[in-house]
Amino acid sequence: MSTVDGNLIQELRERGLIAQMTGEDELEAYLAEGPRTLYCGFDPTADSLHLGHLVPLLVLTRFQNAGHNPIALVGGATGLIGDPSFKAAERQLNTPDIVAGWADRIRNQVSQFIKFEGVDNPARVVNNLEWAGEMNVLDFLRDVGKHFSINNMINKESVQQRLQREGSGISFTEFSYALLQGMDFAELNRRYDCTLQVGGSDQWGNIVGGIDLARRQNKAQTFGLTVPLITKADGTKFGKTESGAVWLDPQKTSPYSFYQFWLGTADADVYKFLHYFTFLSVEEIAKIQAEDAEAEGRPQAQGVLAREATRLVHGEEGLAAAQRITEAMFSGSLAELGESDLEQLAQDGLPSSELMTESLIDKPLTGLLSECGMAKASREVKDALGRNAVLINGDAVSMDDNMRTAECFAPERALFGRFFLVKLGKKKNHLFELKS
RNA sequence: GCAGGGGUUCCCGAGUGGCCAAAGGGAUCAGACUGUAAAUCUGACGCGAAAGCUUCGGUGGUUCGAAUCCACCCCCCUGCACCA
Repeated sequence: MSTVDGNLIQELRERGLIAQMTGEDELEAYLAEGPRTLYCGFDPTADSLHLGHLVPLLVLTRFQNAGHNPIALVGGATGLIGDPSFKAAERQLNTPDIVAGWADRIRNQVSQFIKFEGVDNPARVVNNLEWAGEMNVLDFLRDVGKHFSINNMINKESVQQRLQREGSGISFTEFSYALLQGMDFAELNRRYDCTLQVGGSDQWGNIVGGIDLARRQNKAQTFGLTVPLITKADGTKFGKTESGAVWLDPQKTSPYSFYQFWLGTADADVYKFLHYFTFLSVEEIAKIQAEDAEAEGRPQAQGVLAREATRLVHGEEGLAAAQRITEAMFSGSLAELGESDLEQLAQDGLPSSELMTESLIDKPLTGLLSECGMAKASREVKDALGRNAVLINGDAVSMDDNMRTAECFAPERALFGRFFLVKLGKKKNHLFELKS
């Protein structure tokens, strides 16, 4: 079967998902003709992908849904080198075994978002170490290097700040990154007739390099498309929380935190993000926006976004867990939580820790609560205590209780004899379980 | 190498002998108001429950007393030179 959705590019445009593309109309017509093969690369620079990777990843999914064949490339080779694009300083190299370990995990993550069977246009995952790892230097210099012009590379905006900046510079290693990525495209073009590369807008230079190489080596015409860098209306960096990046790995960012992250989206950004991070149609999103504009008070958009995005990344179960905790923490009363509910909360991703009864003696609350990660410094706990902003099982404690930790966490005051739910401020919750 | 400028608490940035744990702004956290929003206002913001303790590139020194003065060292920036 070879039917494709000819409106794909038009839809991506409407969603604001296209930053740049080669041959505008030409590419659109080319994609409308039939199934094409495209790829997007993900370098293993950490043991998990984060929110910034999600947009291009979902674009891959969108292409597959429209009938095309996506390839997710894991950069086992490029990850060993480090992409200098728009980076201020040279990066620290990671050891080959670390990168290989990360590459495995990223391969798994990426695989969640594309379908490998049960469809006419199955996806593929490849690792560029397969071909780059075997290449020898002389072949590289003769077959690849010869096609790249130093003059052009130096003029690229993506490396300019590194070249101009005094005291930073760029090593030959990172400078060569673009050639490796170019090789990937040319190789995938030969192997799988891959003719389109998508990526973040910072990848434009590298993508164009690949297009050139594919033309010179394979006499093939290929295309490139980039998605915009995600920005927030207030100018702060997207995808960060107090505790750092929002990861896709549930071990690193729990579905609950993930869900909460989206719930906190600013009104000014939420409709844009619905276009980027969900598969709701443009019309559905417009309808939500219209309803929100109509209604007084709290918009529904954040809730929809949180629900859709969490389901995409963590599945129905992850979403259910996140909602369970949210419900318990922000609307339900503690009395409604059963013993098994409390047990479940920790498993569902609510931050939790164990308490040793003996260790509470002479331990100030400030110390305990900052050590368990509820606050960055005990100073913050102190401030909260002074404002009745710390609740233990629903009861406020104050600075006077600071040195009475053992009493506050006495077994007879625990829920079901062992649980304490501590709330600090409006948003931070932590579950303690007594162990003796 | 020479000359000049500089390194202050998360960031920017004041501070040139005591009144300095160090102005101001940003970021962050909490409170009020709210929609678990934004804006605004309030408070906190080196560590510590407190007593108190530890900071101003490093090491020594002068002094009753140093972020502030002196010596040496390290690093960054800007010119010039050297090397091409």
